[in-house]
Amino acid sequence: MAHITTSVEYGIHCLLWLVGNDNRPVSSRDLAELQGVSPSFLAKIFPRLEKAGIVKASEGVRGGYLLARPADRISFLDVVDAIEGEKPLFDCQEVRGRCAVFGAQAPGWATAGTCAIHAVMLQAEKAMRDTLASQTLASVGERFMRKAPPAFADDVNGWISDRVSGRATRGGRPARDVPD
Amino acid sequence: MAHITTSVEYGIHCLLWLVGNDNRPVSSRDLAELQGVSPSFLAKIFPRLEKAGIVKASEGVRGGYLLARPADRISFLDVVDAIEGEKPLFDCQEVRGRCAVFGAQAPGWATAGTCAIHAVMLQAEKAMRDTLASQTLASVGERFMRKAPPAFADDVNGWISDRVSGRATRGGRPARDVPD
DNA sequence: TGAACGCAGACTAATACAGTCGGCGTTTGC
DNA sequence: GCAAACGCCGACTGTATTAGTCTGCGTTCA
Ligand code: FES
Ligand code: FES
Repeated sequence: MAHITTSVEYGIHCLLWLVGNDNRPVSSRDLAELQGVSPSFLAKIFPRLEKAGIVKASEGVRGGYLLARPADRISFLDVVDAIEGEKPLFDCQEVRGRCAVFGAQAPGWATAGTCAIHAVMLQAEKAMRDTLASQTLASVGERFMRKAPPAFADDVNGWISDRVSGRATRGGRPARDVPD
Repeated sequence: MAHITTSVEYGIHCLLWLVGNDNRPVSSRDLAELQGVSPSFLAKIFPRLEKAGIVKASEGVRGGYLLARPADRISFLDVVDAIEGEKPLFDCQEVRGRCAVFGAQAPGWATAGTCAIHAVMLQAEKAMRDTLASQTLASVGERFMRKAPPAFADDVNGWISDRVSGRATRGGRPARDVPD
């Protein structure tokens, strides 16, 4: 896990909108437009969340994504690992074994176990991962919504419903540009 | 601070050899050969440590580097920041302000303060930095040497002394290959 | 004076990240 | 049955970063 990427920011922001949405799948395109980010890019992120068992996908028209488990059992660490893959914070090149006083072959004691320096990095990585694991979509979502006026969540839900029904029930409202 | 790089591994490994070396500057070239890494590359790392006040440089022939302060007051965090510059673990793109229900201008409450998601990332970064700050060259160097046989530190010091005097007092012993 | 130093900057190759595009299989509404 | 709205996959582009090299300059010391 090196450098938490923009994909994670997009992903978590999307997932927060899915909290509490148990029976209406939302498409990645709608989530993208809701947040003003690239639909193509978001479309690359969600399959990873699906493979990790964080969201469930339903295919076909009016398909989309739902959370696969309750929001209080989805941690930030789950999402980060799902999107970025488990890349280490630090990858050791084993320089300790190349010390010139060893000659060609380093003695066993020099390369046994984990290098003391590497150990510190692993400890730092663990501290970071523990922090991420301690935060769930539910807890952060609650904190996220506390700043917004009470009507905001309804506004967003309404926007999503408009989006879906606007396309599927009437053929109109192309929602792209090209108004004429 | 994103992804702790190879430069940091090289840098800290070098600095550990400087612990306890108070009056004999060691050149970056010697440190490079001692550890079997690229001299040119190491030569790019040390000026950063010097600018950060971690090592002191002495120029001219038989010059080199010394620790600028006691090893128990040089933390891993100091070294990482000196070498990599303070790059954030996560850089927020402020997607929260682009929500479609806001229209063109996001309301003040939406962009005030730190995004709840961003806050978690900052917290995780702080946990990592705190861990790095808690470890010093002295503590890790001690742990590092505990694995080695007692004669090892002397062997290394001898190797360095040979390196210096071999070049400067006699012109011989090129220490490269080309033995004949 | 020249070799051994530190220091700065230009340069390269490889990799990763953000973002796009086109094609394919599935489902639904008409 | 067809087309549109979905998810999913792989190939592709441009830019930034990383590891590593090379050249040149100023300083010190034998
Ligand atoms: S050998 Fe990789 S950190 Fe020490
Ligand atoms: S806007 Fe960047 S993390 Fe929420």
